[in-house]
Amino acid sequence: MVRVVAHVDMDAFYASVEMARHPELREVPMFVGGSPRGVVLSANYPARRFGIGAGMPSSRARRLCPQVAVVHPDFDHYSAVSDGIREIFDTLTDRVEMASIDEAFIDLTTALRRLGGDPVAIGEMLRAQVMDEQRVPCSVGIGPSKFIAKLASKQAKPDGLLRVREEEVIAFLHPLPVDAIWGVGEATAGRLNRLGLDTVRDLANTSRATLQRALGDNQGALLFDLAWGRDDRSVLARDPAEHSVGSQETFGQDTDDESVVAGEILRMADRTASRMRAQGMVARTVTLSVRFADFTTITRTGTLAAHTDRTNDVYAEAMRLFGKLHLQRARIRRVGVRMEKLVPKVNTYQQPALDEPASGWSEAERAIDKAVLRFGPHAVQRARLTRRSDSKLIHA
DNA sequence: TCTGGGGTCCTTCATCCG
DNA sequence: TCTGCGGATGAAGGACCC
Repeated sequence: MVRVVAHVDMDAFYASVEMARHPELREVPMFVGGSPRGVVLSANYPARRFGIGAGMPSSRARRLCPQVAVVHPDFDHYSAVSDGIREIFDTLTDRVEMASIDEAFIDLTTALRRLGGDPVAIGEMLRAQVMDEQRVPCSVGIGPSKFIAKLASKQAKPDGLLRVREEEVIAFLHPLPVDAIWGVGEATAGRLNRLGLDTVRDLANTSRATLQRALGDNQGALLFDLAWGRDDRSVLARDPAEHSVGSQETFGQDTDDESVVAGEILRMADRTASRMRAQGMVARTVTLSVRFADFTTITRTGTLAAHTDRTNDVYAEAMRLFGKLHLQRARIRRVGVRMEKLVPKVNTYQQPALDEPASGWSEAERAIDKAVLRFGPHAVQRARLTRRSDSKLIHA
């Protein structure tokens, strides 16, 4: 039986949300982002006419259009708007998978059987409802699989709808460049191009074995199937649980000062641990990442004896990993701390450490979390971090 | 031109163990 | 005791996505 899958993709989501609440930004070039060493997160269409696009360094965007309005991101608000959009989809069917904050797959197969009607009419209805209730434009792609629906929504942009029927898939797919395929980025496209494979048709006419030799068993086989429009991944009604949580931040200026780096690692460890506490998760695997001034990045991973959600444990392990690098005044651009393989705290036994009282830091950290939730991020801070509010950091 | 921050998944390599 | 093998696991890094 042929499935009918819709992919709904918000157009310039962050910028659209900002224009919805600040209508005066509609007619002027604007982008969301703007930290000095950051990049453009989302640009409205007037800004795009100046060549400004997502991923571009903010500094370059300002040079292209000096009068551009810059809005700092408000992720809590974007998340709330995304929840509102999801509620619209949920009224239609329970087969809704939010793929990210601004896009969703909806399996329309059963809804169509129940309600009758035409997929295109349902797609247009969804677009109208999203615009009506959240004042954000979106594009909809409809196809027999997630893969085709996603490609169709991309072609429908901005503010449009495209349906690709089962019998149209090959004609739709084969002229596209290889990097149109989800999962083929710059590196893989480069490798394929060097093999003389430029379009999806080229991929389809290459043997599965050849692609597997070039890209590895999994990716090679997947690309071969996708090139023939074969994709049976189902729309997952349940959002997948997070496997890791982390935080990273770029210094306002590169630094070789170890005390500055240590302070930043503490801030990242604290942010990461407090997010784990908020989610009721713990983990044992700590990953430290360090990006140097020349943009090379290294990561080091360590495993703790027991699961934890405590800032001190995360920080201590991250600093142990940093010490193992034996850096000698290397100029550092960014540091990050990540905790991997999260598990619910209720599923783990918390071994009390021998060298510390039964209560103390954990209680203190929970109290800090509560104060921060109520009074904001600067309500309570570790003494070590309050001493260095010298705006060394972009977001400090 | 000068490159963020949040993630996931995959491959490769090293190590351990039976 | 030594060696080889294969599976499991962990670490590191690359690629990708939004």
